[in-house]
Amino acid sequence: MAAQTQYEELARQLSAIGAVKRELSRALPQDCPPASAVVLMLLDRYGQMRMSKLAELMTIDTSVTSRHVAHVEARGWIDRRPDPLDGRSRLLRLSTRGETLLAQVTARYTEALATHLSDWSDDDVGRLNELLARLRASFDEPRSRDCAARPAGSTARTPAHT
Amino acid sequence: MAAQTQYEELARQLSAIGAVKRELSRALPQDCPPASAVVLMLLDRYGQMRMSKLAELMTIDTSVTSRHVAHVEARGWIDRRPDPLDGRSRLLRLSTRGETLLAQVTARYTEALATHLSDWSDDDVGRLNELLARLRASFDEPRSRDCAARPAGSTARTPAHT
DNA sequence: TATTGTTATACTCTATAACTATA
DNA sequence: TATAGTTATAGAGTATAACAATA
Repeated sequence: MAAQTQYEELARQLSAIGAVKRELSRALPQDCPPASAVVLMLLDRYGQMRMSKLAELMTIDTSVTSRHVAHVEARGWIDRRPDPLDGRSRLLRLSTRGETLLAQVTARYTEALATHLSDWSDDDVGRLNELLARLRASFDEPRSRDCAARPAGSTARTPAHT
Repeated sequence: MAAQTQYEELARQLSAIGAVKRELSRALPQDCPPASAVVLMLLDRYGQMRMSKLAELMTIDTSVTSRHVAHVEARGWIDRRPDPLDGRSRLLRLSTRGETLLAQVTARYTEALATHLSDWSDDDVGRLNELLARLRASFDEPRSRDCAARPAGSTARTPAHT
């Protein structure tokens, strides 16, 4: 349990981190907004998957995911195949062009980070990564009252109407 | 200098931290979007200031800042006094109602953090704060080529047309 | 002529709700 | 009836450019 002051400071740091993300996103190609880059990165890391799985990994609604996927598909960066197990669903998969773009995106991204973080030690970057991962995990767990209603692992999506 | 893999991981963590910010922002009152809360927090922490200074602290364009300030002023959370030193400018100052709201916002924010981070040690929260502050600082410094054109301390704003 | 701030316009990201198609 | 995904609509945040008022 940390002190109140530290929580306030963390809230401030989190709200200010957007500037770093904006700066980083300038390294992206013109036609590839940050969300598209994330889609490609996740399909590369976890392999082919369905919309609902992608939405869960991005922690956004399926409606939003649907638009991001449409964007990258329209540019030929991913393929959509029918899911043999479920006719309502299709499997998303990185295309060859998508792999090429992702390699370029990754290169620019890491170059930008290397430029700005040249005086960071390997250990410090690693520590930051660990703490950020843990922070995300702490917010994924259903600790608070409203989260308790949604069991862990369920998909973030618009609830069916009553 | 850190490894390429770590940079990729950091890029991933940063893109995913938005979910934490969204979850936190649900603790805010209905009429107070995150940006408004930041305005109040900064005026409380640094005292009265001008638009340009606020834009610099938020690392956003003055045009955006102008809209955030208009929002909080319309709700009586800040005052705008003429700047005795410059007729073009006005000084922004937290109002009594703004102080009251900020106290409420801070309480809810820290409560939400305390709920989710109950198993975090004081030291770990402190470490995360330090690393995030350092990350921001690393991106504020004019290291890369395009940043070099804008001297440190200059205001982020739309350049005068040519 | 330069600077401070405002407004108009456009783009990205997100959520809620209503809808289609399939299970 | 329930689930997978799409689309319509709305709201928050941001940037660029054009502008008004003052220095």
